[in-house]
Amino acid sequence: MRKKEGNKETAILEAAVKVFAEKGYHQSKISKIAEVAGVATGSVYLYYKSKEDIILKIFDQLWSKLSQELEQTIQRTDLDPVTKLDAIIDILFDSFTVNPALAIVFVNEQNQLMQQEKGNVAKLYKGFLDLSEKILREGVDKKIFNTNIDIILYRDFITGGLRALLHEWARRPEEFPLDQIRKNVKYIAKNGILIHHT
Amino acid sequence: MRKKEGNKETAILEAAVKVFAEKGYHQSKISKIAEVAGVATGSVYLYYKSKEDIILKIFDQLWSKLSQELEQTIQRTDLDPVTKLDAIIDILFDSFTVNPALAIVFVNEQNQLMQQEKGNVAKLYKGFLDLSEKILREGVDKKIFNTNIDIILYRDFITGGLRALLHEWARRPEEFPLDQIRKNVKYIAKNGILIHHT
Amino acid sequence: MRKKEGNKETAILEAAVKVFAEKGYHQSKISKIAEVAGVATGSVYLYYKSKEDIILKIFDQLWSKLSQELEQTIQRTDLDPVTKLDAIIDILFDSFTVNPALAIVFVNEQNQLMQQEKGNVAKLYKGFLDLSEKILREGVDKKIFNTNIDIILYRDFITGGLRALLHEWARRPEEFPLDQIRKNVKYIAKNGILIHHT
Amino acid sequence: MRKKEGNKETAILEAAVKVFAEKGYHQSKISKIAEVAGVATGSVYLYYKSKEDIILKIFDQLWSKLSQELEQTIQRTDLDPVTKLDAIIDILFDSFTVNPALAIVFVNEQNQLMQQEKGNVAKLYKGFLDLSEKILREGVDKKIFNTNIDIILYRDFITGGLRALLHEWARRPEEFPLDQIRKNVKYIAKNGILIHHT
DNA sequence: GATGAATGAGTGTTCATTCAT
DNA sequence: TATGAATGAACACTCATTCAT
Repeated sequence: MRKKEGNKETAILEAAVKVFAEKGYHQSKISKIAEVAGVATGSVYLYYKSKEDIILKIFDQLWSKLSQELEQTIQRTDLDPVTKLDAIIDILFDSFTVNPALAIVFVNEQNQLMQQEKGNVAKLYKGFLDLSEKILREGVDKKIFNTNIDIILYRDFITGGLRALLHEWARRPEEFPLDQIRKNVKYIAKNGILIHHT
Repeated sequence: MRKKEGNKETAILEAAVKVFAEKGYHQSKISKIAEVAGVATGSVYLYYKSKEDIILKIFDQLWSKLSQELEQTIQRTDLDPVTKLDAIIDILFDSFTVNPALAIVFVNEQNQLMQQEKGNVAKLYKGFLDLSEKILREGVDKKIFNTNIDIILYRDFITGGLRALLHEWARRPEEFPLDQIRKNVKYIAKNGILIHHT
Repeated sequence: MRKKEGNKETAILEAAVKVFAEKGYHQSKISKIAEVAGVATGSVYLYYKSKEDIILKIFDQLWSKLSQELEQTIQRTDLDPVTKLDAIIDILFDSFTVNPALAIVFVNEQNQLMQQEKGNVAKLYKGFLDLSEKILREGVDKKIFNTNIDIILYRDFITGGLRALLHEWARRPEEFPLDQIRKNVKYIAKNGILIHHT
Repeated sequence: MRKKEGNKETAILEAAVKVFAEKGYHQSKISKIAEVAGVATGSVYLYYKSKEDIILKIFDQLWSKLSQELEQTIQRTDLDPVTKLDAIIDILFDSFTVNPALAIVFVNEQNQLMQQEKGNVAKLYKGFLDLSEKILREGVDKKIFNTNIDIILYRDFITGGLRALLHEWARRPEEFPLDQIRKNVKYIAKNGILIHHT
């Protein structure tokens, strides 16, 4: 928020995303992040208390933002579950389109952070998944979504699939037009691979 | 005593999978791997030339084995594409069921290794995906699979979804009965979430 | 604070000379050099990129300085070859007198470094020897030095002899008064052991 | 002495000389010495109790042999001091001619071993030098050698000069014909560089 | 706040030495 | 004796973090 300081704080976070995306968290040096951010090494520690703190803030910010957006979608009464399902996908795609490096960091580092139970990553991510679950639950209740499918599993499955595609796209954006990916994902998530004769 | 007992070589690899699964590759110490394997630190270097070499061998072995199994499935003429699609899923599930830690390592480290272009990981994994593609292509040709879906994208999507579920399962096997996951995945991959009225 | 105080850089180099002189290059630990220099272990790597880099810099500095001094002597037209020959000896003695430890390092490590063709040691040393050769050549041309003697061999012989004496002196300065050594060397180099009746 | 075992013991020592000459003592691995000697790594320890023991034995053997030869020369009453001085030089040259690698090891490692006071190297070498001194002393007494020259210094000087030339020769035998070196050394040691008009 | 030189704990890797066979 | 796999102590080097300026 504050202009002057906020600039450096943000610059460091953005630099970190870039560096983490390229080298991976553990291979990234604080000095490199500082260099990319255009600040001195020591300055990083004015805004973040450790290297880990940086990546946790990245994920904090990511999932807070996505959860908030998803929340808004859920509350809309004018949309049916199918459209809301599409919306989840759109929220993720839109978010990472703006910042492909963030997609890479997400894909590469999230698991470990959750597994090591660092910071709030697991909790925040769970929050997002829970929101997704609500939408799915709503669809099931309205007999639009298949009751045979375990909603938790479906939710994780779709998120995992998305993650893989986002990663591919983020690494080679030119080979995988995002709109095509998005369209396909929406279709697959709903219909699977089989041809359904109605 | 004799080199080809292979006990120690294998013990180290298995220990590494466990340690990598628990701590992540970068946080894992060679001395810890040695300890778990029941050998001295230096002995690790009798069989592997570096820490990286260990993880690369893990992935080499993994994808070679899976590719080989998939190959056999593809060549069977008595199976239709749908059954073969199920087979891919089974192959992955069976493999990781035997060794949940391996699933975790796979999920956590594969991306980075591929991205940093270490060893043959990318090539071997591509080999596996290419085989999967064959099955999908066959289904498309036989008008069983939906032509609107981009096969490459579908393939990556499903693999990503599987990966996510395997990871969840590997971390908390008791909460996610593998058979239920397997059944759901097979269903979702084919039909998506929607109810299809035939 | 400022990089160019150079205090630390120099302190490390001087500490290294001391430690190398006492233990020999390979037995010397970076941590010991740091300790003697009064800095932290890691600080050594702020100024030198490796242990080898340190010893190479020592030799770089040594031969550059000596060559420069010798060059000045050669260019003097007021000195005859015999005096210039004495000057070579003086230059070496003066140099090592200031820093006996340096003499020891020189004697103990130079051969190996040259043989393994590390850095510029061989080149720089050759530069020094070439300058010495010029003086000898001048003496031969002026019929003052003996034509029967191969100049290259003489040059190497004298340098080797000097080296040995410097080493002895550096280890036990009190037993070998430097002035006596110097006087003897000058005499031997010119007249050998025999009594020449003129 | 014993044939079978003696072979291996000697093979190891000879291999060590070669390896030490090429890599330097500290960079030489026992496993490499064993390989060159054609024995197993562990076998080295059947004959030598440590790496250091090997190099000490090399020097033991070297100086014992040279001292013995020199002793015989000294005792000859039919030779004048000048001829005996030549003999010292011949003994050294002959010895290293047979085994140039030994010359390199001598030049590169002797100082350090003496300085660190390992084994008997210093004592044995001193024995050799003392014998040389006797010859010089004899020359002085007979008014053939110059009384102005400190014998100890002369002795060290000549030995150092020899060492340097032997090293050069051992590294590039083709460039420095040994006989020419030998002739020059003998001349320089006696007459120095100056032309003496008699 | 901002800097970047300084710190020193941490770890992959080597290799002399041992020892079961 | 002979082997060579196994050992584990040792050390160069890295880099997150601190702190004097």
